[in-house]
Amino acid sequence: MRQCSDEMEASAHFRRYNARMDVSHLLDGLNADQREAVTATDRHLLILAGAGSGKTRVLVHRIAWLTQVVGVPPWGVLAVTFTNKAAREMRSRCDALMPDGTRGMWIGTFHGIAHRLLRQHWQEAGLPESFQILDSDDQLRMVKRIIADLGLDDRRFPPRQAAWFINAHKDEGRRAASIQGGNASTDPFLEIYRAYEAVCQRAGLVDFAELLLRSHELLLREAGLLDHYRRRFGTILIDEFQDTNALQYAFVRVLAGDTGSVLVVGDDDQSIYGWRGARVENVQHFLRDFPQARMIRLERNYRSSANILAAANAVIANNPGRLGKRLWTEDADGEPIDLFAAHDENDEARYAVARVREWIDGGGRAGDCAILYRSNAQSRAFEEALLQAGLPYRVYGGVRFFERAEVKDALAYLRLIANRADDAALERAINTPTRGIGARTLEQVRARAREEAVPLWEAIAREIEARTLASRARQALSGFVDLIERLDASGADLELAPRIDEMLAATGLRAHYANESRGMMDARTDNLDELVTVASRFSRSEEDASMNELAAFLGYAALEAGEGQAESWEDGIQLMTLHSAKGLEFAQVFLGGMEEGLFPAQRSMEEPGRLEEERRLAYVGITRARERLILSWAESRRIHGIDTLGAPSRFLREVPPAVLREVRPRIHLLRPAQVAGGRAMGSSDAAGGFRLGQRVRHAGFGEGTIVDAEGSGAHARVQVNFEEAGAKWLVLAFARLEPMA
DNA sequence: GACAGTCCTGTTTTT
DNA sequence: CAGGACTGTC
Repeated sequence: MRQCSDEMEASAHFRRYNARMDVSHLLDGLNADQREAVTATDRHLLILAGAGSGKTRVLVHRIAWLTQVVGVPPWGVLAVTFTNKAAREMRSRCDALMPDGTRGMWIGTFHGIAHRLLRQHWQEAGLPESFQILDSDDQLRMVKRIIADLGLDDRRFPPRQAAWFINAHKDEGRRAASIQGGNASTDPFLEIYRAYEAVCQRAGLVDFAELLLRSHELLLREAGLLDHYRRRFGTILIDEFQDTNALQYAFVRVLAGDTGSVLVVGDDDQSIYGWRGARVENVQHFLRDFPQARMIRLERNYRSSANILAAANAVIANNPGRLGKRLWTEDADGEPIDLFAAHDENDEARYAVARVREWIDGGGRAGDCAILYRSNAQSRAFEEALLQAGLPYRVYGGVRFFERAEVKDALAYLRLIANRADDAALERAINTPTRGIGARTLEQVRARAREEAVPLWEAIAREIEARTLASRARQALSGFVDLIERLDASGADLELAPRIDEMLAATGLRAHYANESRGMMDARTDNLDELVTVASRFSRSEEDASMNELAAFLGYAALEAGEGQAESWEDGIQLMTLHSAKGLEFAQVFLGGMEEGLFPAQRSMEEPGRLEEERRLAYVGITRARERLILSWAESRRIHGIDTLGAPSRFLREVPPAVLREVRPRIHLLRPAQVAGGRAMGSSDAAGGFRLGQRVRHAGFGEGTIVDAEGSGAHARVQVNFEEAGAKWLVLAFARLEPMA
């Protein structure tokens, strides 16, 4: 790296020369705005890229332009994405476009890059060389353990909330020590945070947020390192910038310093991760914090029909404080957007299936159809209907490969082999399969670990030494210790795959799961076998070559939860949540469950700012569709086992009637736009004490449920769906409605 | 220590 | 409804 600058200069000359001959292909097929973004000479750029506007294309071409024309060396480029999938795609598209390839370029997720920094500078970062990554599941167990150890009531201080507290603070860059105490309701959480930090440090464990927090601190603390990386990464590019949290933003600012050049690509209208710490404001702050940053809008959409874009534009226009952007296309209007009012979720699912059928009968591919929903629980009705219809489908989301219990059990042994201090792994492995080490024995070990502030592994050794335990327990513990030591020694010369294979046999894990399934074909033993296969295919990327193979594999398993494995999909209808649909597109999109309380979600209506995020989610959903979009809501739906009446989502009313076709109208959904003044009431801001979904009694019409509302004050009206009399609009001031329990 | 039965509580997800 | 946590029995 010492000769960096010489090489830089030489390659710059070479490339400039080269550029004159052959750069035209870098701009081929780009529109004026895209070209502008690719070739801009401004130091900092904010590309406001609407859905379907070709942002990845711009990003990749920009990288190629910089390296091939401007003369930026590949190793001077740092490109950051949010998901592994996006990182892979970016790398492969860069490789395809650039003859010299991407050697030396860092392309990865924030977490992947932070991980790499920490592996390379573990000493300066204050970590053991063998530090391991704690996934959210491990983290939760750990927090649970700590709450118990601290003697706190886990009903008053739920582990999930504690974990959330810790992560939220880390995402904002705050350590337990830097948080102001003195608040009776949060002090216990602070105490948990503090204890958690101590335990993690002792065990050499780093959670996801910690990867970033520590790398950030590392750069701030080690001036030499920071200087080195600033010199190296003169060009930083960040995708999905609207999803960055405070810490990630700080990280970028530090790394860029006063000399780096930063390009961010994002869409404030597609920010849907505020609930986990993402800050849309970063987009605005970027313009403020990076001097003379220039904003370029990509508004031309290459994906959807004009009608679909009209719907998307109209819905998102209801959000205040946007940077502003209006998608347009030269394509035809296309079909109208269909709106279906279902009786219940099964009716909705049957209709979705009918539309998929129709698509396939018309010569379309099942894989071009997606069914999207707000929450995972909604997938069931669709799955049942698809199953019944005999149509192939695939559900995204759910437990991924490296998160499966049996796989995590196996990984726990590997982690322990790599790092004896890994308490989280030890807790998991020690009695799976059961080997006579029960709760009492374990509690004693934990107590010693706590008192003497040592990892559990060390506490076990001392406990055996002290001879305070029953001999049976002592024997069991020694057996476990020997097992791990033996595996470590015997595996040292083995390749990764046979090593794991041996471990599965020696620990009894494979037998345990095989036995459990009683000879029946079992996915769990298959997964254990699959783990061996994955390991045999695993090869360290060139940057990780210096790393211990086992450590590299464990890092891979923690950061890459394993969606990549299951990519062996046939042609099938794609079922997924709106969140996981971001970044994808489909010819036909069915968006179900558009009811108040479900979408927008109940809890989102109670917190300020969240409703806007739900609307962005609707925007994301709508803009996934290329040709055909079907929206639907159900009058009644089983939620948590009970039938619940629903009202059509407010987002449906925001779609311009001109592009909408009601394929099965129910009660007046579409009303003239003059409702503008009268907001539909949320659940909390009840007009006159009435809420959507509430049961009421009317002297003349009998009993019913409030399904809609508009206006306020003396003009407030509600729509009630009466059992006998059907749907009626009533003016609250006159109707004398009686609320029911 | 293992298992069966009961209670309880429910967004969204990547790393 | 359904998965997880918890309790009680062998």
